[in-house]
Amino acid sequence: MGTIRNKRLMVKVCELYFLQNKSQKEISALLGISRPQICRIITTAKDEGIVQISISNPYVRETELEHLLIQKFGLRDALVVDSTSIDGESSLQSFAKEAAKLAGDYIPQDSSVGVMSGYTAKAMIDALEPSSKKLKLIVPLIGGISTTNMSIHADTLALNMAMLYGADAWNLNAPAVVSEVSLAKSLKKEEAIARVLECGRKTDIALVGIGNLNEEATNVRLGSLKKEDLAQLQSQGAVASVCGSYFDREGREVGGEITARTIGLTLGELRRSKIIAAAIGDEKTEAICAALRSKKVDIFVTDMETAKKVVLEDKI
Amino acid sequence: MGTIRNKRLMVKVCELYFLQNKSQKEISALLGISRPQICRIITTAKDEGIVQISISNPYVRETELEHLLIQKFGLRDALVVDSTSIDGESSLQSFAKEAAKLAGDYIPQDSSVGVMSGYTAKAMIDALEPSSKKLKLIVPLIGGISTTNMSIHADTLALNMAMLYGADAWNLNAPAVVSEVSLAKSLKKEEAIARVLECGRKTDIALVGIGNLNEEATNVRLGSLKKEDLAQLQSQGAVASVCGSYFDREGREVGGEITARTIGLTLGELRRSKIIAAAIGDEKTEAICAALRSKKVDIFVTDMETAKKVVLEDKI
DNA sequence: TTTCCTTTTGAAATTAATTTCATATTGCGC
DNA sequence: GCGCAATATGAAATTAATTTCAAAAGGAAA
Repeated sequence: MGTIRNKRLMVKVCELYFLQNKSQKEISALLGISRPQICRIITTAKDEGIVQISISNPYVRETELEHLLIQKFGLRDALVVDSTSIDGESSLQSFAKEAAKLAGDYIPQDSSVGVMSGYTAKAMIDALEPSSKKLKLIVPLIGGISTTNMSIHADTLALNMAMLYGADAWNLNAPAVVSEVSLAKSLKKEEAIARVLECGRKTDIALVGIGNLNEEATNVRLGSLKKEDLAQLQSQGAVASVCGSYFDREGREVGGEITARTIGLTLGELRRSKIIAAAIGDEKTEAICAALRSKKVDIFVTDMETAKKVVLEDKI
Repeated sequence: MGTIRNKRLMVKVCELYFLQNKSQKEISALLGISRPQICRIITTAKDEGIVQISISNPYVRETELEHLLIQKFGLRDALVVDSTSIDGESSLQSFAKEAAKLAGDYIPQDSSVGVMSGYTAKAMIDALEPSSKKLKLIVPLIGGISTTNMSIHADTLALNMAMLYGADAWNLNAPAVVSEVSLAKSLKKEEAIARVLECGRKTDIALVGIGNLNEEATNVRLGSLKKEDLAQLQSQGAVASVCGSYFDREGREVGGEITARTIGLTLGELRRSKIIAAAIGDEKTEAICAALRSKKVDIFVTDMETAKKVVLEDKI
């Protein structure tokens, strides 16, 4: 590496390349050194730290937590929002506002989106900015979780989101969980329901929340999951619910019989979609870890507080 | 520029690109943004100063002077050497040592090189490191400037250099300046001389010094330029001699009759070659400026002291 | 609204950068 | 010196980045 060992030359090449924005070809012609050699000089200079690239990042703290989350769970990406600046809004709303802004960039033009029910999903969808982007179709990923509280139903969220983006919305006319496996089977075979589920499987993006599995959980409180169901899930170690999937602390999918009684899609069935999961709150730390350990979430969206808790959480 | 205006996204893209060395394609796939858009985001981030590239340059002072020289004279490149560290050697030797090291990189493998006579050229050639590089042919660019002091003759320098690089050396068997134009013409038609001159015109690199034009000038002291010649040149405003060319303060070529009596090549005749000119010394400032203003020098090699003087020199 | 002008966009074309690979070279042991 | 392994090199192939361009979309004025 005769030529490359000359530091003075490395500096000169790098100045021409990085500071004066000359192409490697130009530099090659100027100095009479072959193009590959210029390339190697630049690579060496980078390796040796002669070239320093820094990015002025006002979001270092968020970014750092994102890196940690990505590393810990092998995520495709993470979005951590600074929701400390709460101005009169609830923390969920202020989180959703920021989160929606960021997550919005991850939903490409003309894509189809599947949505889950829940307060987190609702907050984010409400906070989505009515951008110029057009989407194709918004599909609910799970049936109705109650006969009341329509505003957080997947159907409703799909409709709301569709209106924002000039998209069509489909409707899953079924309860989330029924009492018999056989009934669930029959329902899923119904043309109107099968079509929506099939379409859900094919969405480009799935927007979901991560839920706890305890008495306070929304689907328990609203009666979608009965006490016995909850007990059954808990006996299997389930601590998190995401869409139609339940996960134990290790991130293993559990709850076979209940899943079979669910009219909706599991994360496994959504493997063709980019799954964006959002959740915040100290009480959700365990559920979040469980869900992320399943490796089925592509992008996780949260706030700094929750991110810190999740990053520090041990497996057992 | 919807996507591009999002600073958070810009930061994320730049981190992936510059710090994690992911390709734009990968980032595009990861974030679901088109490749050209990623490219634009990076460009914008650079423009807005979000990405900062700095080069740790131990030679800042030299580099800065090089930039000034390049800008002032429109040079292709400049090499400024820090020759303050003189350890027993003459300043010319210590300059030549460093200068040779740098200039060596500008002489590509297998090229042919033309050399001028003079102390500066000699010092540099003596200081050239016997590298692994092979050169084709070394050619003197001008005839003998005296019957003594052979060691600084172009012929000798060509021979010395040829030995260093395993190249052939040619010999220009003629005096530098003769007393009659007709004689010069006849000589230049001689097969043995014409061939060498023709070959000089075709060299890839020309290594030359920049000389003063006064009583102290080497070619005057050694008698190659007679007192009358010097007077004639000075009456034309000539202040610099480079190879067979003479320049006035404005960088205009002068000395037609004397040039016609010279057996050697002018810088104009060397326009196919990359001309590397070296010179140091306070007393040469004026000559250097004149030579560089001619726009015929591609690369100028000097030391920091001289560079400072030259940079500050006004035209009149 | 409708029109026109400006801006934005991604596909494709172009250009640039990097890697591969066969060749050449050096330094080292014999 | 001679051969061998390790390294270095540039031409060509590959891959990556950027620009061009035509189409689409937004926004301002009528």
